[in-house]
Amino acid sequence: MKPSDEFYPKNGRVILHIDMNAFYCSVHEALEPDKYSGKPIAVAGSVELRKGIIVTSSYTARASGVKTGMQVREALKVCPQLILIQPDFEQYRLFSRRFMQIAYSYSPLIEAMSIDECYLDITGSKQFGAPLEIAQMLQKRIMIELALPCSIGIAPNKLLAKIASDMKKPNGISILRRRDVPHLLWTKPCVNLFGLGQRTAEKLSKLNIQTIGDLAVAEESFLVKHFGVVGSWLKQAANGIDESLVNPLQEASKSIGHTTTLPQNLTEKADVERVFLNLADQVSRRLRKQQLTAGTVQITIRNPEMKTITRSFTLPTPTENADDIYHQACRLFAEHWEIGKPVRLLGITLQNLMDKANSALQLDLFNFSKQPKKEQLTRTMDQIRDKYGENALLTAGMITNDPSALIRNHKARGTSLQMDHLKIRNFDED
DNA sequence: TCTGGGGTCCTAGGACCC
DNA sequence: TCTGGGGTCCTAGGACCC
Repeated sequence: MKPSDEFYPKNGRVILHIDMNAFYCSVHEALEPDKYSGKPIAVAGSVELRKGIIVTSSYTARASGVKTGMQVREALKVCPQLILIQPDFEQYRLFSRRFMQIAYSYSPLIEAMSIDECYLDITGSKQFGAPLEIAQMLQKRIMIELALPCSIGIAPNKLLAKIASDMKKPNGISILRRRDVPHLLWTKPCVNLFGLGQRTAEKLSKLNIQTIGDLAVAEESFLVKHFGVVGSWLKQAANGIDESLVNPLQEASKSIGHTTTLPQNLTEKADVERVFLNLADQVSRRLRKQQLTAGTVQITIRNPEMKTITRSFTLPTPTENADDIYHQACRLFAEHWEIGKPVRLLGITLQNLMDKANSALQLDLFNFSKQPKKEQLTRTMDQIRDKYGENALLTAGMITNDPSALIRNHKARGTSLQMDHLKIRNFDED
């Protein structure tokens, strides 16, 4: 028996939750330390005032009162020296894969939760040391190899690990046991429980349940009566119980979408269609990078009053083609939006995604005469853009000042990672 | 001064088929 | 003429998360 064995439970599991701190900002600091390190920086939806919302900010900026969700204008008021940065999702996805690859070297039971966090089941990782030692090694390696800070939670299940990683930021490591739940969690308001949002918290409040402790001792039948199956989950969660397993099977993305808030409200059909052309181009390119086809095209329209609707159409045969997507988007818009009604935001989301190999047969059957040539052209164009950047080739309609065109302004970077064992399909770097 | 952009999961009604 | 229940797909919206 190794000395570290005593730190592992005889029954049950040991779960880590790794949470990257101020991830987007940290990536920019890692890429350009001279420019950004230690400075008050923030990634904003856009530096334009209209879209200006703080997506995330560095800890230096937070110390001055900058908060996520704040308007850029307001943020500049509390922190005039704030440096604003446009988001670069390509880089974020790349760094995401890198830190998960480091985590993977300690256990194959890894589940990517989002771009900046993952769960790691280390129940079977005794050979690397005690859980706390593994967490320390991970944190150190991610800092040395990627220059990124992270917080790690150690717990017997995913729910508690997630809560634990949030307890000490940045660069903290926290252990949360079931027996710590009453004194650490029960005094907090319900909305602090992961998975329980504002709406549910309001409903609970009306039922006289204010804290996680109230929820923990509430009658299950009472909760089920008001919340259905969610009711049982709520009580369990409040008691720190979570049986869900770390699921390393990486499923393909279920949807790929882009939305953009326009610099001004649009009323002209031609303007709207130009935005759709750019969005269709972006979204279809990501689709092809992941070797997928889309069965459903959905558009999102938001009016100036912030009321948002979605309209979708399922295609007779799946597509990977920007043209098809563009035409469906325009058609849906024409069918469901009155001409002249102002539009604040537009989006295209592809759903019903399928492996290209699986849908190839269908495509061939329906389009055998026309398809190959078109596909060849698209493939050639994709290759040129992989090599020379997104702007190397644009069709005439895309040359515009629309912000949707700005989405594409990041040059393709020639980095490829060896991720033979860890296939995180959500991230489409290669 | 209003309120970004990327997602997932769930629900619910209607169409359609058996 | 009226009758049933089950299953799946499509569509739209909403809650929630980062």
